[in-house]
Amino acid sequence: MESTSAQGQVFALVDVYNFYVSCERVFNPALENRPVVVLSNNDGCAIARSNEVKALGVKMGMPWFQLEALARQHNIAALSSNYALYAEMSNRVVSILRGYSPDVEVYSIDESFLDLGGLEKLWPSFTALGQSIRQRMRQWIGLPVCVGIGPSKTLAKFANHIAKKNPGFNGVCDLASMDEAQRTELMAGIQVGEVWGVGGRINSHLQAAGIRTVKDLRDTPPAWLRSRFGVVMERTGAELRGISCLALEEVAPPKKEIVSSRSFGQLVHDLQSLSEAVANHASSAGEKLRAQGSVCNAIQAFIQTNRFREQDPQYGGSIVIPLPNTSADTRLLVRAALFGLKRIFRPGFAYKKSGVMLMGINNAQTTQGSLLLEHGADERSQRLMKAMDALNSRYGRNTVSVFTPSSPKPWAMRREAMSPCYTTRWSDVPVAYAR
DNA sequence: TCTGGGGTCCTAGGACCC
DNA sequence: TCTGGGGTCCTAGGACCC
Repeated sequence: MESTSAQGQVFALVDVYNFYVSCERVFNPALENRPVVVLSNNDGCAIARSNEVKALGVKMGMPWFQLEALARQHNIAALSSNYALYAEMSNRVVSILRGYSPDVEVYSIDESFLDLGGLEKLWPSFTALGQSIRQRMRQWIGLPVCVGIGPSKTLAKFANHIAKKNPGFNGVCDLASMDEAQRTELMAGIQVGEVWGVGGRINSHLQAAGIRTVKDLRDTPPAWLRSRFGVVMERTGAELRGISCLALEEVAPPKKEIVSSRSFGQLVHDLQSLSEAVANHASSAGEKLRAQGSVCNAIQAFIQTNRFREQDPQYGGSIVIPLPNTSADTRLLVRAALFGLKRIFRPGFAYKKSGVMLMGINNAQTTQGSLLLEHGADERSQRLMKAMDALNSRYGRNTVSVFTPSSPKPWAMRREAMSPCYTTRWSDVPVAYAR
């Protein structure tokens, strides 16, 4: 039998109930006891729901137009999101948590892990510690939080789920101090899909294999999990048995990729509008890059049509533009992104989304550039094919190559991979290539 | 009519090398 | 008709998270 106390590890997961909604309620008490949703960018869909709204059956990400009638009927308050406010509230939550444990991992905007190892001596029980956190959050910043405690991060997450769903726990569930039989009973009563790390796909595979509850997963042989799903699920199984495999990460490592993207409020058709958006994305991604003191060696620009409008022709274009040197310079990033955009833009499509991704962050090695094109025999594709041939004969075989990806996408794609010897000189490539 | 924005890790398979 | 084997590096894609 694996002992949980042998390791002596205890983690807490503290998370805020319906975070965005709770933040809004702090500053507008009239929203208390009212159904409230917070909407995404462009007020497109629901990204946070109060308990009252959840009870009405509104799902995460539900589009506002499907929700509107229900919202009127039940007098749901619908708010546009205010990320600056949520970020500020999140910082306050974290600073309070640091008063409880020196080791805090900020996992997301509304969740933090705490290392409680050794703190049992300072408190009558971990539950008492959890209740103190709850009270202090309420009194100091007005936010309701929920605390889960367990010998691994996965169990702390699981405990948090139990505390949230069962009013009897009064917002704090301590699995670390619970006896084995009681823990097993709780696990037998909860669906495996609730476990941290079990998403939709793996859930259906597990169901098919007869693994339905958290207890079932805990008792599944590790070798089977490994062979079926890989090391990640094997670790999840171990974590459920109280063997801590995931360490607390107190210092957030620098980001390895940085994305800035947005959907448009209305469909856009022209290169000019896309250029403005992409230039803004490149500039704000650059800001994030500099904020973490990094440089990158490539920038990807991408544009997409509206994937929900199946009746419309679909197109997704993306291109990676390697930079001559690692850099975080806004003008360079913008210039490279716009250079790429011109190459992927195709007239005649209705675009819904655009963005950029910074790649090769803090990596001196050159990231290879590539160009995705809509598959077709149209004139532009033909011109590109000719250009490819020219490049191949000039720079040697396979400088540029083509293949068809195996996974289905809403648009058919063809890829040209260009070797760095060509693409790193993007800044002086004449327009003859794409025009 | 209208459908979010950001990330991470792991693995398979291809390119390339000896 | 025959057609090495092992290692590394890189990328795309699949899965997950909030």
